[in-house]
Amino acid sequence: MSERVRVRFAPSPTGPLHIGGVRTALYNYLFAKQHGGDFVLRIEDTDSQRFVPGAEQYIEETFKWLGLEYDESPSKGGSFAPYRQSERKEIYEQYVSELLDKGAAYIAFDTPQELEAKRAATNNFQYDASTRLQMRNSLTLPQDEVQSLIDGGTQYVVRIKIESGIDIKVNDLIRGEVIINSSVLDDKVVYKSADKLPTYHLANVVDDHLMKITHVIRGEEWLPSAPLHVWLYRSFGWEDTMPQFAHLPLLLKPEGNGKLSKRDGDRLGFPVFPLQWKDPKTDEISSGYRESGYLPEAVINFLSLLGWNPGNDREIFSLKELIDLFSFDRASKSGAKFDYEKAKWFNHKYIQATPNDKLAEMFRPVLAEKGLSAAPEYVAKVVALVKDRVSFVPELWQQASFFFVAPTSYDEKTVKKRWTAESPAQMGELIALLQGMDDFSAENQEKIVMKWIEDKQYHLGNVMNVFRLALVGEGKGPHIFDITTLLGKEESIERLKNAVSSINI
RNA sequence: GGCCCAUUCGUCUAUCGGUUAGGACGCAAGAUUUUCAUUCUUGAAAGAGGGGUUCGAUUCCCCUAUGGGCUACCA
Repeated sequence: MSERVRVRFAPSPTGPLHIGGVRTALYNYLFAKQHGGDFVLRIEDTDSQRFVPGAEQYIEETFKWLGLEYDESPSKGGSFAPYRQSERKEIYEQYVSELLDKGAAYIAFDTPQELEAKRAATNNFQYDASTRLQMRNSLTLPQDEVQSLIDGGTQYVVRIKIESGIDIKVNDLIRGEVIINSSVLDDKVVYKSADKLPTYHLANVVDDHLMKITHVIRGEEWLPSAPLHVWLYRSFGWEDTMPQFAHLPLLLKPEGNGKLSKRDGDRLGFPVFPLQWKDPKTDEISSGYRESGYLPEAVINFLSLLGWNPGNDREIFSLKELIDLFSFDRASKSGAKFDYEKAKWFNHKYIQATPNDKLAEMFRPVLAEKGLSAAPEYVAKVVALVKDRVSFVPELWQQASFFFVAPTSYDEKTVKKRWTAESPAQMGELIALLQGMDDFSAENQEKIVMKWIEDKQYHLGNVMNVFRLALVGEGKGPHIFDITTLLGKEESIERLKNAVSSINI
């Protein structure tokens, strides 16, 4: 096997990309890059009814954010262009004719209403070898009548003609050999009258063949139609160059049953979309991983482990490492429930590993939103002090706001717990102590303040917590002298004075 | 209903016939700390049920149950 590996991700632009789709794309990417192959984006817009404007741009933006670059795509082009199925109409028409000429497909005139009535009347009605001769199609109607119907503008579809009683083998890289008897398959529509476009099945097979796709890596929901696809390859005589299949297990809801869906995210309070999405019809906004403060590397890392594992206890991997390690041998067969807590943990890990200056850069827009700005060096120092307490960039604000804005109120519980009758006097002494310091380094402050507390026999915890209350406004935060050092002497003293004058008990 | 796929701690998973069934998230307890976190240590927590095959099954086979997917002129 020396042919070049080529894979494709083929979403349909019917809305925002689902996080499960992102994982499918990721596995495609990993596999392609591991083999030095091509990663192709193809837009499957053969359903004109469900087309949603903006969805295609959303898809491209998602992969740009994640850093998963396509070798060929609608925007980038490539030697197999066009990559939008709606622009490949003529190609499909040609192959539909081929199927018809070969007798591998036939024209059917049954209207959707007729079929619906048939399904309602007969339980388990299926358009197949056992029923097709009772229907209105080119198999049952005289040839001249078929022709006059077509000439007269009667709407028709093209159906694939599946012979019954043949075992169809689908060789799956994850599940092994799946055998299905053709008798359970129906004569699927391959060409629709409604929009004069092929269905997914036909377009998919034709494009994969024409684009020299070697591996079809997609979600498990496609497994039942894989035999149909094999049948189509066979009908075209392409079976010897048919791609290999790998059907990925589905991503399930974190609780209860079913496949993870759009609704779950908003209900359970986490994103199911990579990027924020605004529905063009309803203006409804769905949250995205990017806007929630996720780092693309973290998203890639946790998605990679939902359905695959390296075979050891390691969990943190760079994209480069994933490319080296990925293998279908280690892909799991069963669906994975989506664990949002674990996703958060991954992001936490990645935040910790991000250099302070880079994190500061990401935090500055959050500050700007509050109408604040600060020197990058200052923000980097602040970030260094609080980053181990957050899982997301926007959370940095909750942990570090007091570095940018002096407290205007004081947490009631902490006041009650820590502020005593002696506090104003003690803080007064502390102010004088700080004022007298020439060396305002954290080390020096600590040395002097500790000595003062010891000399006066004050209660360490109490004094320090009142100090903290004055600086932060509540009973939490990093090491006191790291705060004062960053805030500076003037500001620290100012905050102490403010606290003394505004806290009354 | 029919067809297909799956089934190890609450969740993600390791184990490719012999293990005290391992790790991670989450949870609980403890340690560290002037606070809150972080961090560290420890703990609780699993082979769906029933038949086989085998000296021996979580592991291989069958049945049942359960979960999931598909069953459109949607992808």
